[in-house]
Amino acid sequence: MRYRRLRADELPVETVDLAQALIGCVLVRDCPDSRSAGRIVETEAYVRDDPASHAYRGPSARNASMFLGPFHAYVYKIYGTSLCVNVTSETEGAGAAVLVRAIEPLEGLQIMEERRGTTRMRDLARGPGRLCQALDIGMQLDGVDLLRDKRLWLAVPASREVPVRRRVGKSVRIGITKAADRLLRFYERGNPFVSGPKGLSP
DNA sequence: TAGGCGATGCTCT
DNA sequence: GAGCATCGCCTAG
Repeated sequence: MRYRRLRADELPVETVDLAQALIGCVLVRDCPDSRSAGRIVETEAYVRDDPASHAYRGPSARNASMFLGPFHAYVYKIYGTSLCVNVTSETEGAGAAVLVRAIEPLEGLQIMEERRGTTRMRDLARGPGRLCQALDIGMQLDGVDLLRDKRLWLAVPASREVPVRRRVGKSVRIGITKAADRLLRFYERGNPFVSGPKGLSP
């Protein structure tokens, strides 16, 4: 399958708009010998002045890349074992980002199965930690420009001019305790590759 | 199949 | 020393 890089003028910089616009876009991971890619089906917005956001208390060694300009990767380790990947938003210094929570595998299924240690399609990249493992996203990709980098980049299928807007549902965010009532999670309705409890993704 | 819970190690107080 | 933007295993039904 062929993909076309997204351009900055095709994506909104405002965090909530970006979280919704990324649904249906493709995340491509190129390694020397392989390509793996999937459609983004679930995101969460971490906005400015958001108590649940890693940027809430200001810049630190861990969250530094969250303060880069828009469309950079913020990769961090959580619970000691899992990695998560975000797309930064707003402007340089704002400290806002969109967490990519799940993708629908499109290409490189075999290498994703090897990285994940399962052949169960639905479990390959459902959840932020799983998708990082499936795409071999590590800390070396923290801070890369997702519109220009050769290893990890945002795309649309080459046959399409503009990302197709899918039916996007919204809910509270998963796994947080602060600002837990805000409807800042977005997902493609009815898609089986969306993570989280069923009640949150009707 | 759905829900509960322990592992796990880093970050920040 | 507490608190995680999670995962996979185990159990119950």
